Amino acid sequence: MPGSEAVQPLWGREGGVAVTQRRGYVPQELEPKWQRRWRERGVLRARDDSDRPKFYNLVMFPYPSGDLHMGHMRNYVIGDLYSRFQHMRGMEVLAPFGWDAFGLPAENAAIKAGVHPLHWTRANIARAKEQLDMMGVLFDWDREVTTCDPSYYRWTQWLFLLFLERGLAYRAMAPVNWCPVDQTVLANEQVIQGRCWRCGAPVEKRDLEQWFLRITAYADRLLDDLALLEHWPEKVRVMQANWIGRSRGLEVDFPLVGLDQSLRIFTTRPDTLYGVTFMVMAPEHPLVAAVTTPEHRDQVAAYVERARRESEIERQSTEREKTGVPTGGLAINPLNGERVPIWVSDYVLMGYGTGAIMGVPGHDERDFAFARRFGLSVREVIAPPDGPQGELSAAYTGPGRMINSGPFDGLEGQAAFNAVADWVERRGLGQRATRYRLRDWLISRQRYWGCPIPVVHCSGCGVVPVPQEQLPVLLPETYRKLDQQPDFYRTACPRCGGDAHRETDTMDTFIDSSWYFLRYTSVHDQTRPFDPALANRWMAVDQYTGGIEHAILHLLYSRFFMKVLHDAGMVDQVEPFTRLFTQGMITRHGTAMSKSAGNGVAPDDLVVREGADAGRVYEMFIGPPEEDAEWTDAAVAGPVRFLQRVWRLVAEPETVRVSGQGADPAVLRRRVHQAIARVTADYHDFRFNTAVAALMELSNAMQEYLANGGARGPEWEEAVSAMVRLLHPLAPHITEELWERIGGDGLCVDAPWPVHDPALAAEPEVTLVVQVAGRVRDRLQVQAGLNREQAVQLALASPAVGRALNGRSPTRVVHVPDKLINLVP
RNA sequence: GCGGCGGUGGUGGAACGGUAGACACAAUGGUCUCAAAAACCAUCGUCCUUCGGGACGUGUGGGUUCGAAUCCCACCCGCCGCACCA
Repeated sequence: MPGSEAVQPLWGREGGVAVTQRRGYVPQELEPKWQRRWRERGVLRARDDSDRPKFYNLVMFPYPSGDLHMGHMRNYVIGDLYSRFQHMRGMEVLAPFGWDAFGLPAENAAIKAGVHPLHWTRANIARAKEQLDMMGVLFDWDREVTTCDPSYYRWTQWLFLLFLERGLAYRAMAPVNWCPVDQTVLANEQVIQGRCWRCGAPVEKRDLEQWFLRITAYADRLLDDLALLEHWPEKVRVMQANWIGRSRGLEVDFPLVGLDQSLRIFTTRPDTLYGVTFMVMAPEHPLVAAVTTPEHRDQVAAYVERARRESEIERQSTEREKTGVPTGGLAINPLNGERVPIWVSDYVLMGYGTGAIMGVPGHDERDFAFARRFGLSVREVIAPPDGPQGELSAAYTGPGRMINSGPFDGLEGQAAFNAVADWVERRGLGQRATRYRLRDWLISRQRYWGCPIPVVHCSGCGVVPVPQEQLPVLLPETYRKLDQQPDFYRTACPRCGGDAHRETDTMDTFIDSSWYFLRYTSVHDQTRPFDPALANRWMAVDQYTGGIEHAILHLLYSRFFMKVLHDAGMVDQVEPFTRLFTQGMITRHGTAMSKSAGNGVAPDDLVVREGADAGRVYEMFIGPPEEDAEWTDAAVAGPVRFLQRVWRLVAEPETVRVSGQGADPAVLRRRVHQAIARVTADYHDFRFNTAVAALMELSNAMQEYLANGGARGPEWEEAVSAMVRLLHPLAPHITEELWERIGGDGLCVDAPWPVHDPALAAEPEVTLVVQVAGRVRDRLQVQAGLNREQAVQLALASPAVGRALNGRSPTRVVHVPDKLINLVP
């Protein structure tokens, strides 16, 4: 980024922003200067051997997709602000950065523009770094991580082998999600409403042999440990809990009439077992053909075939009417011996439970709809609190007492569940079971630009892991699908030495990002993924900041990895991120800033026009950081004026025209200490918008002080010093320059954080609000600390109160000391 | 459908159950200037006013309270997540 030569004097209005000649404060000149100094002095390079308490401040690393805009920048400005704040507060801050550099956009760009994914990625990284620099965002670049670099993905492969060794990685044939546009399979988490999360194409089902990670083995811990994450947004915890979707229930075998087999079902409502009037199997259920009687064979075969062909979107729609066909087969309810018909319907999913259900139309909405559609009978077996309804016009799914249930009549709730479950278990008809919505993580990707899965297929030895000393399995330089590159896949079996075939799938890129925060702690270690001692020194991440879009995917996978690595003895902690903050999107003209929408604000333009500091302050002032916010070009003027004013107050106080009198140094001092308290608390709690407001108020108070003839004595010096340091995390460049000019020690970023004195911040006088019957009638300036009687006396003396009381006397008095007095007649 | 979050001036937004609209943007008037910009000062929810002030006002309707933007109930609207998971 060029310095002053890029700056044209801008006059009048440009893009709706008032840009004017600049006198003393020329951000375009001083910003590059301080960026250089920070770099030279190694500011915010984390020391492993520091005595200061550690603070691991992490922002989610990005996919390097091209130019950054101010929407992306919000995340990095928040991160940088927090790093500087914690550093000034005396913490040893670890603030690393890197690039989630494998992935499909690089390949798409390669196809479209004919550039190799690696070159495209490298160019984007260089560009993004430049943009981060120009915004004054500091990271510990000595610890930079790039996931497509062999020095990184070597350890991704190593970790895959660890999972394999621990029985947590396996290969299986399964109906998987296939995206026809991206030409690859997808994990469950990457299918949003039946469509590919990346390109939006409807996902198809295919039977393929693929690699999975056994995340379901950790389902209970991933769910239960959410309770440890008290500093995570409730919303994210709820989303994860729902995603894991633990259900405790009962499996029951229903013997099949005429066959020597049973149909196993899973239910969370054993107390409704007497209400079963039919059974339903998923079309893919292996026993469908066996239960189907000859006269139903054609109809069932046709239905199964049609279900196979339908897309996930069609099948999963709740809107459409239920479909299904009878099989002619019968099952026996083991509780009451009744014979019930077996149907096939696609509302039952093969992938959940046992792929078959018992139909209880009286107490399940879906079963009710199905029964209505096909004229199946409905039976009431759960009575609501106010008694049985007799005829059910809808499924009753609420709590209640068992009825029409033989020996179980009268039981309810957990007792009913247990009685039926015990009965079933004692007779060997089934057992209690826990089921999850969460599925194992499908990680194979049929793409070039990813981390190769380090295994070899040998006709004699089967699947053989690549020995650790042969890692990394390097991605070939030629950009072409790996299964079309014989030089890559032809290899020798590491075990028997015979001809073998390398795995040609690459890993889901979410694997790369599931452990990068550990690599940062010892990025130069050539012997292992990370040094356990250093990981234990820095982990867990104290503050993690990023977008809500990762509420499930990245944050769930990372938690899973952390637990596996903990079990492997590589790290002490069980959760990676202590405190999570999810920032909102920046919109402009009503939609998210993006390249495709063409509404992004480039940091480059902002830096040239207003300076990085004004852009940072505006972006923090725009609204609460956790909420979406609309970028208004004209509104940047506020922060621009604010910084100009701070400059003038600190560097050119003599230019402030005196137009009044009566400046009180004690009042100034009070404002300063109030500001220190507010800004410190606001930064700490991520209330950056009100922190900016508090600093603006302080600048207004300082302006007023000088305009009223205030002396530039010790109180003024204190105000200036506090202002500069409090403002530093928001506007680092201008404050470094001002810090130097006022003769501050060293760099401003290294200066100690100001401490407020509550005694000095206390107001000696307060406004006492006087109400009559809850309505404000007067406001009195009174000395602080008045007692109830004094307050009543003063209130009664007010003429406005006299009018409002109109001769009546108060029967009740509410007194909030130093705030309010309410007289109720 | 279920779950979560939100609805405050022309705009972005403040407000431990206690002065609604902090702080800004925009707008209007003024000081300065040959003029303009910048800077600074003032006004800035709606209606009424004898200019003292008064009434109304935080999506809608109720309720709790001396007092509600804030707590409770019902509803409307918007956004996000899940979506036949038995």
